[in-house]
Amino acid sequence: MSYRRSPLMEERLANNRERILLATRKLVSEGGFREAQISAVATVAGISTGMIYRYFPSKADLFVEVLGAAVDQEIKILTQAAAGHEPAGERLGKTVTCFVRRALKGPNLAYAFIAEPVDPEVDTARLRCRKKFGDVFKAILVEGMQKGELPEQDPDASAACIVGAFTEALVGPIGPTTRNTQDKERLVASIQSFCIRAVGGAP
Amino acid sequence: MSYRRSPLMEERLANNRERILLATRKLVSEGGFREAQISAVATVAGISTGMIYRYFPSKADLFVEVLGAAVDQEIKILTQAAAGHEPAGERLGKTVTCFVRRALKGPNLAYAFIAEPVDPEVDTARLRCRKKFGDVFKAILVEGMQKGELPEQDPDASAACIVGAFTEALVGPIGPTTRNTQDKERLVASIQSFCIRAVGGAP
Amino acid sequence: MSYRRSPLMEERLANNRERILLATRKLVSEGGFREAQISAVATVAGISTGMIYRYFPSKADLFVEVLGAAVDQEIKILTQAAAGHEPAGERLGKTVTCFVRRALKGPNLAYAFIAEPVDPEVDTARLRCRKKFGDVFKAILVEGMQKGELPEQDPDASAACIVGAFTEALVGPIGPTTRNTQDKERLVASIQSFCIRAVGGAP
Amino acid sequence: MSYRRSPLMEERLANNRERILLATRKLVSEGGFREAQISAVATVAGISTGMIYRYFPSKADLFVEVLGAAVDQEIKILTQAAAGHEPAGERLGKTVTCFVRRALKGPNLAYAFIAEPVDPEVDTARLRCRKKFGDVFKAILVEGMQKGELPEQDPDASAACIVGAFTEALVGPIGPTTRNTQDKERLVASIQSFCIRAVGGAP
DNA sequence: CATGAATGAGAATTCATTCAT
DNA sequence: TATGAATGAATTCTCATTCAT
Repeated sequence: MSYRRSPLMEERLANNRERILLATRKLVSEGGFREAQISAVATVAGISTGMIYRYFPSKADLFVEVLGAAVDQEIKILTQAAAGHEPAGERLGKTVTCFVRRALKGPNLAYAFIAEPVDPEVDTARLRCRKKFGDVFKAILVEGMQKGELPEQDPDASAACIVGAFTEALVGPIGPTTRNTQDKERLVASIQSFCIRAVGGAP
Repeated sequence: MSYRRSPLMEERLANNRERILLATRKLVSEGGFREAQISAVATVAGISTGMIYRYFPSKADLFVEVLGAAVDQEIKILTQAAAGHEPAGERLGKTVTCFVRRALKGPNLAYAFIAEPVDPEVDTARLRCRKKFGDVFKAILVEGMQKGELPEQDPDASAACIVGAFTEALVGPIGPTTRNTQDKERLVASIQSFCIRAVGGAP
Repeated sequence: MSYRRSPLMEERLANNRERILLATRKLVSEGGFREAQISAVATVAGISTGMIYRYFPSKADLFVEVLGAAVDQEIKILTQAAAGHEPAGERLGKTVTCFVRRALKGPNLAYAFIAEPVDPEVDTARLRCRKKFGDVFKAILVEGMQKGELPEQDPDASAACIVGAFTEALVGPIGPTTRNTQDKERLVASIQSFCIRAVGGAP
Repeated sequence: MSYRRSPLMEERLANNRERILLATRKLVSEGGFREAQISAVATVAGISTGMIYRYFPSKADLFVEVLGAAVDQEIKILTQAAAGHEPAGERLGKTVTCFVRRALKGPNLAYAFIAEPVDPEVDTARLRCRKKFGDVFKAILVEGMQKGELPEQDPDASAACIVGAFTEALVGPIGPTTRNTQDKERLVASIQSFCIRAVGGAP
């Protein structure tokens, strides 16, 4: 029994970590953080509960990481959507649409990540994530103002408002629990228009 | 021949319900619904846990009432703010400002009421509350569209977006935990502008 | 304020006691001892909970008395039914039938009194009551044996068996939850025949 | 590579369920279902309360299983006792005697299983159990009637009466709390005779 | 005397975390 | 190293009984 980790073990380790994260993500997207108990995560990941504590000091830490990873991926996609040389309004529209369409495919995950609290520690992380989302929009706004494409406005406030607007439209009372494809597209369009007008980016 | 209730008892009685509601409100505003366990509420209210069940059949019912009472009061004020014969954009601005200013005074309560879910039963109530808020704005939008003051748009979606926008701006990452008065007023103005532009109500 | 009880007060007192017993009986017959909480009894009796403790030192004592009173009344009726100069077998049949028919009219009361336990103290009383029922039958058996109408047998055991037999037939799995009049009469007849044969009282 | 369960763990595991059942059985037989609170069961079983919920979803389920297991075992033995080619009356006598003798060894358990209800769910199970007992006797009766050994009678009613008869004789007021061996045998004989006569199975 | 508000000791159940194997 | 059985603190809710008014 060697004390050096073999490459195989390394892989197993990385594997495990990944499996835990994946399992958590799956459970959260299906039933919110509430349903992602440690034992459930362990079962889905195909490992033991004790194992989870080898990779994450606590449930909160696990949640924070799952949240962060999911959001980082989303941010990456959003940032790509936000890139381009179109006028700021147009880019904003594209970016919002991108986010909303993605969220409509896995509403519960978006919900849990955006709206569902768990414990204070995770909550703090959630705020950071929302900030990150906002920053994507803030960047568009700042550039748009510089180029004179958008009227003067507080980019932080506007960015937050944008995030809030589509979040609410997604997880709020008019949310898409029972919407068909056509309705969904109409909702996407409505949110997009709202946001473009909101920042003064309409033609 | 039944002994009459002493005035003291009467007061105590009315007091109790009020005290329970107040205690819950206090705890929720400080730490969210999470911190408002029955025993904590009892302690803060200065009564026993059993007493709470004399007034509320379950914790969920208590929460729903606290939520509902706070929201109804808010809705009332908002509705008044929304009244008037100014153009729709202006009325919308007034209403948003009204809500935001009030929320900035007790941000955590707003947070819990607007953003924090607890259990399914309370969650349902929360959704209803958000819908109520939205309806205040929807009414303005519908009238504005009829009068030709606002461009065509889905009033449900726009209303939800408005609620989401200022909610996020209030309880989100740019939220007002440590803002001074000046900053607050600037935030209010930014949110207001955002919302007015968003519905096409800018001059 | 006089310290002598006025006749009126005496009556009120007796009244109260009666009302408490009646209320308890009503509640027990509707939902078993489980549903007869002190506060429910107080409500039905139209008095306060504290009042109940003026008449009964504890809930158990109240239950014991209710049980005893109901059973005594039943015993009285049974004893009358058992009287007469017919052969023992016939008298036994009459008595059993009498009890069963009465029980079929208010099955829950009989059930609660016969089968439902509450706490040890009440349980003891219940045993005493069953003994009383048994004694009615025992008397018939003893006389029947003396007259040579019935074969020799242990009258205590037979009496207990009789009580058990019809009790089970009443509250057991073939019990009368949803029986119509015809079925009920057939059940009555079956139980009667069983008991008469059991003691050797058949012609 | 998962660590194999040590034989010790295996044993402990199997042990646990058994220990819980045993502890419950013990407590029930000593003080009825009332005394078998989860914490008491845990203490007697030498485990924690949480552990119980690893094996049984709820207290009611635990009770139902304890009840069912005990009854199934009893039924098995009774069914064997009921087998044979003797006349129905004789077989009935054997069966009754078998049950009664066994019950006399652990009277309180029989009491709890047969007479004591707890909550609706368990009660339902108890009724089913009594029905099962009855069915053993019903089978004898039906066969006896077919062969002309027994007079016509409602086999359901008679079976219920038989169960009730010996139950009462066992757990009722003449019950065997303080009987010596000789008395017990006399009781057994009395019950047997009663039942045989009751169904018309006497020679 | 009469009230019924108030108490608070329990009872069932859940689940993050630990640790013997 | 990996397991998952085991723990037990925490939480909600109930109801007999008391006692200030």
